[in-house]
Amino acid sequence: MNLKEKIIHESLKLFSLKGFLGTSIHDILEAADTSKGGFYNHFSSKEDLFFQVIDEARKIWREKNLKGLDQIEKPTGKITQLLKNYKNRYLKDADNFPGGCVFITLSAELNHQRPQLSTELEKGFVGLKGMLRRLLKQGKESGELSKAVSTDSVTEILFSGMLGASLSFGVNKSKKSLDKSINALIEYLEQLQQSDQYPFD
Amino acid sequence: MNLKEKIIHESLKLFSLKGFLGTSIHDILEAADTSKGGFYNHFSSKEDLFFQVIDEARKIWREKNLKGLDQIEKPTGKITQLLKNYKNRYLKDADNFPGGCVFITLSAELNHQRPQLSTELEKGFVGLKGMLRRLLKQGKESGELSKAVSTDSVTEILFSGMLGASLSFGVNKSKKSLDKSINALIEYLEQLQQSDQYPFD
DNA sequence: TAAGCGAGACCGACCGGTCTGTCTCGCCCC
DNA sequence: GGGGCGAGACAGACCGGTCGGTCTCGCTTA
Repeated sequence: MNLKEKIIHESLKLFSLKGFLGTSIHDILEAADTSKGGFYNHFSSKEDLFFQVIDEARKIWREKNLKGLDQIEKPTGKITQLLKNYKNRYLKDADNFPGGCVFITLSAELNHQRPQLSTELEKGFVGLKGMLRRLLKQGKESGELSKAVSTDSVTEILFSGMLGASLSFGVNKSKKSLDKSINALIEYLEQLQQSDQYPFD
Repeated sequence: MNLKEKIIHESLKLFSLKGFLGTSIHDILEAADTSKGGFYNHFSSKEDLFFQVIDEARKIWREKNLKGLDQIEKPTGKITQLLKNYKNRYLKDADNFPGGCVFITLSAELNHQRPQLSTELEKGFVGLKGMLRRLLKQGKESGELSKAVSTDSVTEILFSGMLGASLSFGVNKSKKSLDKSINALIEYLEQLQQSDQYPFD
């Protein structure tokens, strides 16, 4: 791993722990064992680094969360697998994200401080929500889910459940509690498949 | 409102927008229209201010979220009312929290940077989760909820759903989306009351 | 006149960013 | 093949600005 990759990797960890503004260039130099010269030789500014770190974080997110999904046929099965990946392979991935989901940390920090950076982060959330909604819609079309199930409502429960579980995990650091949160969402999704009398609309 | 109260009130707004570390003393002085002398005459440090701001935020949280709950008998009714209050009276309360729930903003920011401050924040989350669990337990005892319903699972869904909805609201600023999130939780809770065949355990 | 509140100059530490200097290569010409 | 040169990588002193916090002093009010 060359210096540039090392800086991005170490920054990713630091950002997940302390946020963007909370991480100083000095912190990064120390973690990557380099100097100002080494840093600014590869990045034009701290913001430049931000965007490259986010790119890398997205790659890791997909790698961790989407693993095995293409081998599953049923849309609801894909969602269940996504939730399991999210819990076991992503949130517990202390190597890359010792401070939990970096998108959530950064989003909470930058929302009202750096609109431009925040906008970049929002894209990912929109994407995740869209994926959930799409899969649920497919689940309805294929008959796994009752037509009476409200795609929007379930999307919201799953999406905010995922965000909340990560946030909650960051606060209490309890893997048991994280397991319970995500398992509850999986059970909730299973309920929707077994029963037809849900009056959601 | 005297200067001290004004500083606390303005800090509360700023903290909800930009976090604790992201808000400078200068920002606070400007918002409260005072000077260093005026500030340090009432607070011994920025951390001292933090604890007093959190105290005030807790008062407002209770005032907004618990309103009317003591006039409701059914435990599940209390939870529904809490969710409605949370959505309409608390999260949309831009006067006090223009940046959304201040506890979530601060918690995400301070988790891995100021453990002492973070611990103070965690108390509130533990309290909310405990309240939800207690009400669900009472709901089971009074027969509103089936004994087959898992208190822990439902607690997790409601709790992380509340956190996630707030976080999501912070990101997309959409009241419609917020309404959907919380309404989905309310509907979910209603389902648990109407049906007995939930195999949660 | 005494007390306390608030204004703002000031302090050292630290911020992101610049700039110069050094060291190590690969390449070219003799 | 050996000597010289230039480009790129990295080190770290340094810059102006901002941070949280201190201190002095004048004004207000009783």
